[in-house]
Amino acid sequence: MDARRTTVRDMRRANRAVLLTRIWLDGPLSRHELGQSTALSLASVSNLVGEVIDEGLVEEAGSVESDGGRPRVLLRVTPSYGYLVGADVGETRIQVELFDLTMTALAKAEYPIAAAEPDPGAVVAHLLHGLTAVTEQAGVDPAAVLGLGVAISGTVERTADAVVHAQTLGWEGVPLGAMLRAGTDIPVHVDNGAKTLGQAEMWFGAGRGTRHAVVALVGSGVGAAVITDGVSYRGAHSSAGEWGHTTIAYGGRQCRCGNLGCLEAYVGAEGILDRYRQANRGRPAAGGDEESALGELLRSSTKTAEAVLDETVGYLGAGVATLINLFNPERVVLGGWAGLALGDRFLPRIREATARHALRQPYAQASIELCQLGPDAVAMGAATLPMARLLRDGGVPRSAAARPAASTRPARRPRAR
Amino acid sequence: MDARRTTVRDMRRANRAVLLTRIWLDGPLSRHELGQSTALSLASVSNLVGEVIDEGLVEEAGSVESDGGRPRVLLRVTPSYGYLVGADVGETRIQVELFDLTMTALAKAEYPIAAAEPDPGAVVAHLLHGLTAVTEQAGVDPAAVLGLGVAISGTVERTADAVVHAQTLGWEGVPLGAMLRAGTDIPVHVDNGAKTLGQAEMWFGAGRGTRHAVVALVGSGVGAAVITDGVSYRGAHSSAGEWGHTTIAYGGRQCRCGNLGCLEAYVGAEGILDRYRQANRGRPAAGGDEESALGELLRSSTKTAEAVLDETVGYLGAGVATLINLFNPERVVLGGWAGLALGDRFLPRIREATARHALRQPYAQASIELCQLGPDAVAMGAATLPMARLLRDGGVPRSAAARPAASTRPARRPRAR
DNA sequence: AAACCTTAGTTCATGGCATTAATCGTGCTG
DNA sequence: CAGCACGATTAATGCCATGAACTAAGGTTT
Repeated sequence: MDARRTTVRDMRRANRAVLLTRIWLDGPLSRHELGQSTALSLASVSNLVGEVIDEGLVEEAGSVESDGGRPRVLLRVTPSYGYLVGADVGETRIQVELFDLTMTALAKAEYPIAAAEPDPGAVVAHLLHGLTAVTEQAGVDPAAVLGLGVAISGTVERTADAVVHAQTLGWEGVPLGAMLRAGTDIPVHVDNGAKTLGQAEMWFGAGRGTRHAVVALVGSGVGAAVITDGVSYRGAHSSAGEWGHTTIAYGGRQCRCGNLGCLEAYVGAEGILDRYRQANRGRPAAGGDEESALGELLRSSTKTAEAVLDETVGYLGAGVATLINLFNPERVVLGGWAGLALGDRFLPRIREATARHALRQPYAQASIELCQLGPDAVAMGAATLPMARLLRDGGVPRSAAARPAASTRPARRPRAR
Repeated sequence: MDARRTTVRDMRRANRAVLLTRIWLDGPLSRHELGQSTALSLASVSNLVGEVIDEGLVEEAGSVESDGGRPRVLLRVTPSYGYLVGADVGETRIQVELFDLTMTALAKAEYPIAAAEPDPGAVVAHLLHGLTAVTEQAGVDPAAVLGLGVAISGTVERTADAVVHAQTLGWEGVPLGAMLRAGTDIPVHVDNGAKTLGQAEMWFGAGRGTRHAVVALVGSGVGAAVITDGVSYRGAHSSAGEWGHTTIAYGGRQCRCGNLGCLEAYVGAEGILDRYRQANRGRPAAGGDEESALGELLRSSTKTAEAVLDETVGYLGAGVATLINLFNPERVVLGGWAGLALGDRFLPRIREATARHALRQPYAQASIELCQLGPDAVAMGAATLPMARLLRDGGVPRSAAARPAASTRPARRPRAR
């Protein structure tokens, strides 16, 4: 029930978007197949495809024989039409990567973060530096970069300024988008890291082929990215999906958020290790950082360890069941470093625990899988932000389209042979 | 990222839908105001409005002076253009109501249900009987009924057959939509009762003016209707929003669904009374049905009652916090007969309990209110289903539009004076 | 009361769009 | 080499929203 008018231009943009999205997501396709799957007439497909080919956004990529007729010409998005930069602002380091339009990584830069609560200005400086660094490294014209996507933990307001609230970084209302835009002309997109990782899994990972999924991320923190009908569910102010602090055990363990009985206090890495420590009468788990400590715990086969892990699986199942009951997804994708570690060993038991806690029907409609991309995909997920924008707009960055259209129309492209 | 083409006709339909929705929801409006709020050109507004006036769907309704110029003519949806029938299939009775397009109830029929697990055929017979009964009662031509909406507890597949799975009725895969269509030519819509009630609250009740809300319903059962960006959130198979069986107290009380620690086992009417019974050493709460027993409990001021109710408020707050964390709504609307009873007395304390369990930021972005329409609004909610359809299609039931367009175009309507 | 101003709403010419039908292109088969 | 089958393009058509010009309806000024 959108209160937005539709004009004749929206129509063309929408159809270009549909075609581009199909071509990009489902690999090389012929005009015929495009017509079939989008219900557009062949004439329109030809017309629209001709346009995007003229613009250089799409190119012909060989042909495939058709039973005794003219062979079909396959189309694909030109990988070098433009480039995407994705950045992951983590708690310990900033990672910046450059991709071509096939999402192949071409260059990478990394900056450690020293302070526990880094200065926003310093982060912005790193990001801008990384932006020029990766373009130089890959030998790419900065003007060919279609956009910079930045993923960050915490919530990001969907406004032009992209105001960030990130407890873990100690940021409260940092207009990261505005700050970046002051330093570069490249279009900037900022979003929550879990959401971008979720988007990456949907397009290239365990979520492929589904339109309704929940990507459940378990690490030190616990969060979820909800995808509905192919797009990220955001809620009123983009903070939807805060799964870690739902109450799973009323009056239970203290969580670092100050509340009692949060899911995170039971299945977050810290929560697991802490419970093990208690069960083990104060003796700590093997030293090192959280990640290796959890790995150690998963490898040990003492009764205590078994009991703690068993309990963890139960809580995790209950948490996943909550997601299934409330969101009714086709698929739950379990990820995050702790989630993957648990899932590698216990996935069948996690499924059982979920079955015990979820309603029968929604459970039967959902499959539970593990993430396929690994935690480094956050930067790639960030790069999907400008890509999503490109696809949604049908490939025409408004301003850029206004100029060339005013000049004389280029002659029809020479036929590829 | 919809994979659907757009044609020139979709454009007009979409714009008609936008205009109709505005006119219907926001009362009498002038063409000028319509143009402003929809961004359509005045020419198009005039054109489209002229069309719907010719069809009789919209009518002029007086005029209002404008500072020293030609007065504005107000437009409204013609209340008698068509009629809507809404039916509520409850556990103890079937209620059928007829409304005009202003949602004014004109007639009503009710049928008690004797069996605990009523026969689908009998329910269908009652519904069809009710359909003719209310039209006769109101003296309305059955052909003027735009649609029949049926609300039922349980999940309803969004297929043409509208297959219903309702545990409480003992129905497993009943194609209610198909069965009804076999008995009437009127378009039939079937949906879950909580979702229709939620829609009613969004349009006419406590949800007015918001686009993201969760309607939390607490009665014997516990459920929720999630509204995102103005439309009901359904998930992959329309069973999203099963709030009652999320785990709130891991390993806690046995729920009737067989699981342990469900929210419903604590804040559902039965759960509350049962906990009181246990706290009160086996002495039952005041007799009568659940509803009066709960009323009695709410009025009593014993220490035991206070303790149980206090606990209930805590659990309810945790449950609402889960909704706020996961869906990030602008508003949570608390309803259902038990929810209203609790809310009437404890709303401030429910808010506090929610604040304790939710994340600070999402909590601050959400207001918590009580339902305004009462439980009888389920039938009206059901009637919103055909209305929503009418608005979404811009008022043209496809088939009906095909014929008249083929005949000669009617002359321009005489100008109203 | 006549001329003029202001605001609301309508008509008309225009350009953009997808569609259908016809046409052209390309390779295979008899 | 003619005919066929399938892919892709072009041409003609009808629908659509838009801006500009115009009409309608009331008040205000002289």
